[in-house]
Amino acid sequence: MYAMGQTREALIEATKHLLAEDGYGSTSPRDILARSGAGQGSLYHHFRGKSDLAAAALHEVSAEMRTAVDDRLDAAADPVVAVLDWLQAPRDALRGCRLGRLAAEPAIGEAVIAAPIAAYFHHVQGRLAARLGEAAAAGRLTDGMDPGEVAASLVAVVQGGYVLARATDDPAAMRRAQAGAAALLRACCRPVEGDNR
Amino acid sequence: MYAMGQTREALIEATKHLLAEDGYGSTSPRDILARSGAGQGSLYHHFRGKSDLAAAALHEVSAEMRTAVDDRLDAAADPVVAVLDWLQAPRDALRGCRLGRLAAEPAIGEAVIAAPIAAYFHHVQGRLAARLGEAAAAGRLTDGMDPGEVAASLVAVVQGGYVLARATDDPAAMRRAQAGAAALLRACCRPVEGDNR
DNA sequence: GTCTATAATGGGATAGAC
DNA sequence: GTCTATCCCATTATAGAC
Repeated sequence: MYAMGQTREALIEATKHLLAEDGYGSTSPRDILARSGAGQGSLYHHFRGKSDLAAAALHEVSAEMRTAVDDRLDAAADPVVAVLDWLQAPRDALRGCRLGRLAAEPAIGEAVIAAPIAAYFHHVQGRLAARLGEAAAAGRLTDGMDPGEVAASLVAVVQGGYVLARATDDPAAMRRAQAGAAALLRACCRPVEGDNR
Repeated sequence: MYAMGQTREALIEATKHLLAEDGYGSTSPRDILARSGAGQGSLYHHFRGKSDLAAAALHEVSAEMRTAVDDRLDAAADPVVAVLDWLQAPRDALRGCRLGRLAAEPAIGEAVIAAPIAAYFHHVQGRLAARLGEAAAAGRLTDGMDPGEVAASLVAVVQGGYVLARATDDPAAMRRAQAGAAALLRACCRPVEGDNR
């Protein structure tokens, strides 16, 4: 039959949406089956259980988000512009980060769940550090600034922005955190593109 | 009413510890009763239910953490030193913030749970903004920098540091985020004589 | 491969004796 | 106020027909 893998894909797709909306602990096999339209046995035919299915879904989400980061960070030739662009991108603050929100859950202790999430954070920190390194090499960064540490702080600002927005039920909290970090970063970067010898 | 509070206090104390360790969704009334040593009916005698008890526990945690913030931010006369001191305080990164970690849970939608958490974040942002405002008034902050936005970004760095540390199972992720933010902040503040924090 | 039926466990709350 | 006993329901997973 041509429709091979149809049910499996439907299960993964439903899981991706439910994990984004409710997190891991609050997403039950029943919810997944209802949303995907699959029958009871199908989940356990295609996957070992809930965590195995969630791992498959998170693997896809992680890949999507790494691609999105690459697209944004490669869009501008100027590294400082690219980093500021990534930092200030609009984000659905009240929904939370599809991967980062799982860090608070006990399920992060399961290696199969943690792996795709950690892969994303390592990737985004590495890519930011690389572009900040370009800026540093061009003498555009204040002396003594470590690109890896600055990258970590910027990723943290975004993840913390989600936390603040959800905790105070206010999407503007994310925008304030982004704006503050952008101002700090601008203050320690030379603003002009080009040769600074 | 005399002799009041022994069992009630034990229930709240047990709940504070369990919320810090496991979050809200994974803390069950059974766990609370086992840890507190109270019998089954006591929880529902003293509280309306799980969320009511959790609210009481979070109210206490929020007050404790606001006091801790005040102590740190008032310790140094110099506002920039005080803010850097707060930012770089050692934190138990893998355990997560006792309040911030709940922001990712569905329970944050319940007003009684969200209120003490939001109160903490509003407090710490307000106190940081006040001290950064002192620095700005003294001409110690780069022009055009908004104290409220910088405060939001610093709180976000800490919350995001917890997320990164847990997601990558690496406490050093928190320290890198803190160090990066401290470097950014120092770069936009006029140097403090005799102090290298 | 997919379905219906159902088991086993634990979460959250209540009843009522003492 | 505190205890024991119990209820109802959701979660996660399995069994076995088709």
